[in-house]
Amino acid sequence: MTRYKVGLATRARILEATRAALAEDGLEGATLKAICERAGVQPGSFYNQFPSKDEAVMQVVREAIQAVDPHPDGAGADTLDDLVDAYVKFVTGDPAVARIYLQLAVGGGLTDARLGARVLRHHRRRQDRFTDALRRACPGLEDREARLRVEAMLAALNGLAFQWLLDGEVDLAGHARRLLAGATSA
Amino acid sequence: MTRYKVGLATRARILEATRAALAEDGLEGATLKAICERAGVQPGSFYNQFPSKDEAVMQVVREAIQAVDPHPDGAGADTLDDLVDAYVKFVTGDPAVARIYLQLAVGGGLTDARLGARVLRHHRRRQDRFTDALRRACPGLEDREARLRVEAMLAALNGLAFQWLLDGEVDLAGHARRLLAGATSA
DNA sequence: GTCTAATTTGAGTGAACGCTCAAAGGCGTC
DNA sequence: GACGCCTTTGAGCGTTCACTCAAATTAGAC
Repeated sequence: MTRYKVGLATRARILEATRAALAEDGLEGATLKAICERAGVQPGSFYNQFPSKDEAVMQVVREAIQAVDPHPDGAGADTLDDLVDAYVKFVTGDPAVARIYLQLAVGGGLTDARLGARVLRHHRRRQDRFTDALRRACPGLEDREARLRVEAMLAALNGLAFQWLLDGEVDLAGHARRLLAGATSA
Repeated sequence: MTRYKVGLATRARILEATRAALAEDGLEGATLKAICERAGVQPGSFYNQFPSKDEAVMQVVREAIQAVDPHPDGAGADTLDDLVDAYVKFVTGDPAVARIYLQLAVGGGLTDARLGARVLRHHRRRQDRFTDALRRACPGLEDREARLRVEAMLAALNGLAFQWLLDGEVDLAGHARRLLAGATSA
């Protein structure tokens, strides 16, 4: 099982095809047929590399989720600006994957519920990192207030991301700056 | 075509079944079979009342969308409080339909793209009404600034609604109050 | 009661889906 | 070069989906 170079190459091609299919046609358009055609591979070959279609999709989204964090492992190094900036870059830089990420969060999606849980877990962790950064920026802020502000700010960022994905007429970066200013002042 | 009482009754039963199916099983669980079983009706009967499955779903969502607005036709009567309150009530009162509403907005959904357009159009109209209400509450506010604030507030509300639907641990009403205070002051 | 047309039935269509598997082929080791 | 196992093929499986239609039934006007 995946010991030859050709196998690894095929696996990579399939993942790339999955990414492209998700990006162009969304979650519902990323059928097995579409993925296989893009990858230049037959279904049997796909299932030699992945146990199910969902597993390949999960892999792609997993990697996209990690791309949100500037320094996933470094705990407490990033400023609030860094974190917000990274999110804006994530959404604007790879809108298709961002759409999938948000789509999954809403619950419409995979047969498997595991991915939803993963998205939620990731969101919690992100919330903690934002809260830490905010408290570093405003030392006098009490914990509860910091959590509330982060909750509101992240929700607003997500909401703005949605809207930006919908019509593209929203100044995402500008709004992000205002949110940042609002959260750190007062 | 729908001239007898039985026909109208069947139509009503189908719509109610669609609503229930959407609420319990989400967009992807609301299959024709599921709807027909709930309604106690055969597929042929369904298609005597609706041209397609999507049309029935559209009807349900259309009605849900209208429920968001306290006074859909009266232009400029509601205060900002009313509007925000109505939205919070919409989400918390019928979470399943709210989830579908938001799900559709993200683009995953019906075969038909018309519904997405409808959701977007509705959102734009709602944005206008919120802006009007805000300018009435803060007469000194210039137009651009009012628009920006409303954009941010609605995005935040949507984002918070998502999160509330995900884990239910968010104080949606409390956040709504804070957003309201933030938008009208400063 | 009769007649027309709305309504209901339910088996059935074709298409799309995820996925399987036996056979054929190719990579790497010795 | 020969052998073993990884890899690829591609027809086809079973299921589910939205949807159809001829025939039977029934509501309502006269």
